[in-house]
Amino acid sequence: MTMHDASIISQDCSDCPIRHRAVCAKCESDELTQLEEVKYYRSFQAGQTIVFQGDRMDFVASVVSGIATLTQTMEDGRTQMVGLLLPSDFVGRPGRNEAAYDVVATTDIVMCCFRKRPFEQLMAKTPHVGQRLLEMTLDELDAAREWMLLLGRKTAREKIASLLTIIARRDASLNLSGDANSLTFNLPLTRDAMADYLGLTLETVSRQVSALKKDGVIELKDKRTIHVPDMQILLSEAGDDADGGIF
Amino acid sequence: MTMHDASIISQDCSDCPIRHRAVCAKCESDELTQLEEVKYYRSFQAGQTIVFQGDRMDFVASVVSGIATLTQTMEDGRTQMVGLLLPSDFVGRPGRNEAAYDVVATTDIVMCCFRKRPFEQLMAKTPHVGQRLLEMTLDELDAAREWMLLLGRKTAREKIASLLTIIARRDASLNLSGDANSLTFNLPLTRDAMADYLGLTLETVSRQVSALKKDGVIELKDKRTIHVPDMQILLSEAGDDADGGIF
DNA sequence: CGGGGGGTTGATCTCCTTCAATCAACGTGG
DNA sequence: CCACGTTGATTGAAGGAGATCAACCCCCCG
Repeated sequence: MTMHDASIISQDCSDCPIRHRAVCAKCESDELTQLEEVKYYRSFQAGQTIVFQGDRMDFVASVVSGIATLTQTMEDGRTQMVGLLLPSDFVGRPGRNEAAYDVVATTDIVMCCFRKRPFEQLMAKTPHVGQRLLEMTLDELDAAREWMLLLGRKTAREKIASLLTIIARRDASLNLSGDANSLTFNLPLTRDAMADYLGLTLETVSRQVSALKKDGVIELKDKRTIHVPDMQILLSEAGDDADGGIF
Repeated sequence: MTMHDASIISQDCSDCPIRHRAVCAKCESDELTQLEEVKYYRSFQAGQTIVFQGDRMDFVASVVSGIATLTQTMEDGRTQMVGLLLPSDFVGRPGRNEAAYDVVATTDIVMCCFRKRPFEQLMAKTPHVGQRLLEMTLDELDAAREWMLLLGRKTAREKIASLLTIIARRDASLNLSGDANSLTFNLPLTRDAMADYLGLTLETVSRQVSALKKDGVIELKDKRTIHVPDMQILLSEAGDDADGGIF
């Protein structure tokens, strides 16, 4: 795998932007010290494949900044995105040597990598890494199951609305904009990547985005910047308006 | 929730059929003793709903025998099965109070339940339950992601073939029949449940099963007993013929 | 005998895919 | 600076896979 010169950033864990959310979130200072000894940073450019399905993996990693995707591919070329990796998300599986999915950088990305053997040994000896990883994995399992409902039962329009909801919700939880019911956010995916995620073709994605625009559910500043005038309407379009609190 | 008289079976963990695969698999004797103190058995009949989405859950559990399903429902009634629970599989999430999915018994089923609070405390104090649960959750996450590929990208025929492959594979790993390439197994799901799992309608399921039969890929002894003359053919119909060893 | 659950099959419809043309934005080299 | 290719996106027309609506079968059980 060629990698366009991974810039090696030296950084102290205590300054790390994902310190409180990543796999190391529950670590105490001695555990953190041990992690620090086996960690190194790698950077990738947007579009680069970080890991190929079937590759040998000698590390696990956390996303520090940027976005990546997990994708599965069939022999005839059909692909399905099975995960979206945001900052603090974890890549790789302790106890496994081969990558199960393609990992592709959607934006420029920085990863905090840990050599696999020492990481596994740390997990066996001290509890907090494993505990945190269990929490994160359970969350991912919930997300995967929600996505199964989307893939199996939702219409194209509902799929688009659901995806926008998820991105919007994540964005809102960071930016905490004053206006609770309308918001604007950046869509970090191409039409093709959206199709890959939603189990659709890119043409259908384009059509449904246009339809939502025509119906006033969303507005497009440019093709990647989306304004939602009324979040409740988008939520009801998504089909799953559990509507519990903050969206 | 009414429960048709859960027969209370008293059983020693050392005799348990799932002792080596369930969440307790890695426990040492002292941990097992603690688990044994907070465990109790419950039985359910085929068709019974064990837990309703949104219900308060004061226990977690392992499936001892029988089969159950995890199902998500949209307000308008559309449903999607998001998990199949087989013996040794785990139900519930430590740290969560509300059930995220409907849990429905497909066959008569026996569950080994643990009161949630003590179970969580045991997880916090000793490592082996958490470690095993992490392994199992990672496996489930992989399965969920494989299912996302199926739901998003496979044709109806491939979906059916994939489901049969999974059931057949599981059956073969238990029964270890002599003939490596042909086998017969019982299909524990109704057409409706299959549709629910595969993101199809029951009519489409029925048609595709008939088509596979007409094409000689499978034979039906009765409507729930399936004979596969050549497993390789079924695998290629499923689309994902990684074909690594034992199917 | 009636009735209901599970299953199959047929006819029709429709939503999404497929194939294709077009466009805008952007960079690159002549 | 313009011609050209590329990449991402939109839109149209046609076709098809699966959904929907409906009839009917089989078998068990009360």
